[in-house]
Amino acid sequence: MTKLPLIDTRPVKDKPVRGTKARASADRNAPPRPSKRTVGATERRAAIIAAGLDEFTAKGFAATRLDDVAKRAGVAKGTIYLHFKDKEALFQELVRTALGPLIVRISNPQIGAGAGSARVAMEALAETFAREVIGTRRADIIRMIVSEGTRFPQLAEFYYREVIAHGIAGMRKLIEYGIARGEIRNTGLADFPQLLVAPMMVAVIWQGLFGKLAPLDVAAMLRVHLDLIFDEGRAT
Amino acid sequence: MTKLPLIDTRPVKDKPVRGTKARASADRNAPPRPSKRTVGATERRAAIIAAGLDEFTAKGFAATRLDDVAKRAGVAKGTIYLHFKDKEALFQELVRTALGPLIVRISNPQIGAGAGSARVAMEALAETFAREVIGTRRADIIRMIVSEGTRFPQLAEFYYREVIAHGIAGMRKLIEYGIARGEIRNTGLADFPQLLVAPMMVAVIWQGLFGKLAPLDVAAMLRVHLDLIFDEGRAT
Amino acid sequence: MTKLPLIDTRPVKDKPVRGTKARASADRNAPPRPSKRTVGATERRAAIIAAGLDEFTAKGFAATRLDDVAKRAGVAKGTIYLHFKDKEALFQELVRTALGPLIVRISNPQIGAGAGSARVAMEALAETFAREVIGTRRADIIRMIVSEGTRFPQLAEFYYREVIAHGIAGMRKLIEYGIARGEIRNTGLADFPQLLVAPMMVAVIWQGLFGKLAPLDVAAMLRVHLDLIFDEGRAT
Amino acid sequence: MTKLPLIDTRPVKDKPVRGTKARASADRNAPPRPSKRTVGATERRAAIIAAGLDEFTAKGFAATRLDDVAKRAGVAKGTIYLHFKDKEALFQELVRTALGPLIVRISNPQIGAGAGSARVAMEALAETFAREVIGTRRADIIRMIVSEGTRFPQLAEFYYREVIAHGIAGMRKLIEYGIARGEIRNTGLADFPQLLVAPMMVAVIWQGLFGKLAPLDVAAMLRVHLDLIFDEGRAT
DNA sequence: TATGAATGAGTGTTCATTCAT
DNA sequence: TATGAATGAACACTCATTCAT
Repeated sequence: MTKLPLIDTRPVKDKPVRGTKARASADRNAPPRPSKRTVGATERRAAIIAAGLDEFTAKGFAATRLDDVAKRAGVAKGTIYLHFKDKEALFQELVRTALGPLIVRISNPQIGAGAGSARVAMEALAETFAREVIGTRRADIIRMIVSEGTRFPQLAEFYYREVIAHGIAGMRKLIEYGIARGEIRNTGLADFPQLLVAPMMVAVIWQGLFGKLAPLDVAAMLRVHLDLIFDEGRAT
Repeated sequence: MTKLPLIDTRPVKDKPVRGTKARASADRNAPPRPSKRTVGATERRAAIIAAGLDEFTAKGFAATRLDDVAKRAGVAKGTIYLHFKDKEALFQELVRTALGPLIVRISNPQIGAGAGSARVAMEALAETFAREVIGTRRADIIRMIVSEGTRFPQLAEFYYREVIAHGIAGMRKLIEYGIARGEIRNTGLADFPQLLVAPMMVAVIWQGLFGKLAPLDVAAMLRVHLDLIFDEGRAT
Repeated sequence: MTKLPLIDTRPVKDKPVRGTKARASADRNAPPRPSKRTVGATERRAAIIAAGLDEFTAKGFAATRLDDVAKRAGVAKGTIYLHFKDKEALFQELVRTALGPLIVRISNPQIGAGAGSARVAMEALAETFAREVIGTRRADIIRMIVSEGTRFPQLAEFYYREVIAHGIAGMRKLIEYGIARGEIRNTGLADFPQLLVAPMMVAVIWQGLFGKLAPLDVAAMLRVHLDLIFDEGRAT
Repeated sequence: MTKLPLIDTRPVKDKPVRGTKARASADRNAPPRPSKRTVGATERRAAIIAAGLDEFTAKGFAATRLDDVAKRAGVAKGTIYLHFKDKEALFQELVRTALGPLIVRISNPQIGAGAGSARVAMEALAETFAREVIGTRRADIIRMIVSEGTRFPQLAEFYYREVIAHGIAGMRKLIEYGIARGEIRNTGLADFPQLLVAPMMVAVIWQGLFGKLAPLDVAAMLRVHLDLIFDEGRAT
C-alpha cells in the first residue's frame, strides 16, 4: 500500500534570485557594461524584487532607500519605476511574490487518503519548517510582515486571506484528523489551530531578535511541543 | 499560614498619566494636550515619552515624526532635544521606560513557599495577560519591540536581558514547580519555557494584524493551551 | 482691368494633415493615431511636429513631456531623436513650420495697383483674422510665442524677422494707402502699424485667458476699431 | 473750483522688494551669517516672494527651481515651505501679492465730479502706464500672467475678477464720460473698453519680445492711439 | 530607420537637528 | 529651560536622452 504523506514535505522551491545579489553596489569602475539588454525584463524585475526583499527585511519599509535597492539589483534607480508604480507598490508586490510559493504549498495540505498518523504528519511539518524557514530568507519575510503589517492593513489582509486562512484551515484539518484517530485527546485544540503554529512563530521571532544572544534549538522545541499535543509526556 | 500567590496577579501598574487611553492609533487630530506651561521639567519629559510611545507604536521608528511627538506632548520640537540626544535616544529610553513596570513585575515571580497548584498560578498568569496586555498599550509595546528589534540590536539585547531572561527564568521555575508537584508530566517542557509564552506572543501579534478581520478569543485559547500542558484533555 | 484685392482673403491654408482639429486641449486620452507603420519618414516627422504643436501649445515648453508627444504622434520616443537633435530643436523647428503658412501669406500682402478702398481691405483682413485665427490652432501658436518668446530670444528674433517685420511693413503700406486715398486722416498711424494689430493680439490673448469667463465678440470689436481708424463714429 | 483728476495718476507704490535681490546667489563663502533671526518672518516671506517673482517671470513656472528662488532670497530651501505649501502656492500667492497694489488702484478709478476732459484723463493714464509699467517689474508680471494663465485657469480667473473686470469697468466709465462730454463720437467704443487697453498690452508684449530688436516709443504710440479715439487726426 | 527599455541627473518635498531669542 | 523658525541633507520620483536590438 502506497503511503501518501499527510503533508508535502518536499523542500519549498523559491526563486534562486539571491545569486543576482552578487551584482550589488555596482562599482562605478566596472568594465564597459555587461551588455544590459542581455538580461531580459523578467530577470531585471526579479533582481529588483530580490534586492528589495533584502533591503526591506533588513531595514524595514520606511528606512529602505530605493537607491540602495537599485544598486543592489544592479540597476538604475529609474528602472525600478519601469516595473513598479512606487516604493509601496514594490513592497507589496515583493511580499506577494515571496508569499507565492508558500501559498501554493499551504493551499494543498495533501492530507491523503490512506495516510499515516497525525503525529508523523505534524513531525514532518515541524521538520520542514525548522529546515526550510528558520535561518532562511523566509523567516525574514515572516518577520517583515509582522513588523510592517500594522502600517499596511491592506497587506495584512492579503496575508491573512492568502496564507493564514489557508494555513489555519489546514492545521484544523490535521488536528481533526488526529482527534478522529484518537491520537489527540484535547478536542478544544481544533478551535485554536493557532496553538499549533504558535511555537513556530515564536521560533522565528526569537531567532530574529535573540538568536545571537541565546540560540534556540528549534527542532527540539517543536518536538516537545508535539509531545504536549499528543499527550506523550515521556520522562525525557 | 499566609497563602502567597505563586504569581502576582494584581493589575500591572503603568504610568497612570495617560491612563489606559492607550490604543495608540495616533490620531492626528487628538487635542494638543490641555495643560502646558503649568508642568515642570519632569512632567514634560514624561509627556514626551508618553507621546513618543503613542507615535512610535503606531507608525514605527522611521515613520514617526518628532513634530508629531512634540505636538502630542504639548511641547515645542526643540524641547525634545533638551531631554534626549536625538530621535534614537528618545526611542530607546522610551522603550526602557515602558518596559520598566513589566520588568519589575516579572523579576519578582513571587512563587511562594506553600503556594497552590502550578495550574492555578498559570491560569492566573494567563488571565492577567489576557486582561492587562491584550488590547492595551502594552501589547503595542511588545509588537513594537518585535518590529524594531532587528533594527536595534542594542534594544533587543536590553529587552532580552531585562525582560525575557527573567521571564524565561520565572517560567522555568513555574514549570519545574509543576513537574515537582506531579501536575506536569512532560519534563522536557522545562527546557523550553518559550512554549509557555508562545501562545501569548501569537495572541498579541494576531490581534495586532488580524484582530479586525478575525478576532481571537485569547482567554479561551490560553485555557486550551494550559489543558495541553496539564494533560487535561477535557472533551470541552 | 483685373481687380486685385488689396489683401488675400482666401482662407489661410494650414497643414491639412490635422485639419482644423486644432483646439489643442491636449487631452491625454486621445486615440494614439491609427495609421502607424504605413507612413514613411516624412509623414512621421510631420506627425511628430503636429503632436508637438498640440502638446507645446497646451502645456508650454518646459511642462511638455516628449513621452506624450511620441504617444500622440504614434511613434516611439527614440524616433523623435532621429528627426530632431533635442527637445528644444523640436520646439523651434515646430514653431518655424507652424509659422510657415502665416509667413507666406503676410509676405505677399497683394496690395494691388487699382485696388479698392483701404477700409474694405482692412475689413477683409479683420474678418479673415476673426475666422481663421480666433478659436483655431493658429491662436494657440501665437499665444505660445508670446508665452515662450522671452525664454527663447532666438525664437523671438526669428518670429520678428519672418512674421512681424513683414506684417508691420504690410500694415504700414496699407495705412499709407489709406492715407493717400484720404480714407485715414491720422497720418501718425503710419508710424505705429502695431495699433492696427493690437486689437487682434488682445483678442487672441483674451479668448485664451478669459474666453470661458467672458467671451468676446471679436468681429464686432474689430469693426469698432476700424471705425475709429476710419473716423466713422456711427452711433451704433 | 477744485479740479479732481479723472484718474489717479500718482505713481503706483509697490513693495520696494527689488533691493533684496542684491543678496542673490548667496555665495557659499560669505561671512558667518547676517544674523538670520534678525530679519522678521514677514521680511523673509517678502524676500521669497520677491525672489520668486524674479525667477518665475524670467523662466516661467515649470522651469523655475525652488533652489534658485531660495538662493536668491538668501534663504534655505526648506524655509520656503514654512511660508508656502508648495511651488504652486508660492506662485499663486506671489501673483496675488504683486497684483495687490494694482487692484487697489484700479478699483478706485477716481473719476471725480467736476473733473476735466476725458482726453486729459486718458492721457494721464497712458503716461502713468508708460512710466510705471513699461520697463518695470510690473510688465514682467503682466507678461507672466499671459504666459502661465492658460496653465492656471484658477489664476486667470482670479486675475480676471480682481483686475480685468475692474479695469474694464473703469475704462467703460471713462469712455462713457467722454461720450457724454462729446469728446468721443464713436459710441460703440463703450462696448469694447478692451480697445482702450489693447495698445498697452501690445506695448508690454512687444517690449518683452522684440524690445531689443526694435524698441517701441510706447508713449508716442499711445498718443496716436488717443488721437484716433478722440478723432483728432492732426496731420502730424 | 525605428524601437522602447534603461539611464541618471535633476527637482520638489520632508524632517531631524540647530540655535537665536 | 523652552521655543519654533531656519536649516540643509536626504530621498522619492520624473523625464530628456541614449543605445542595444
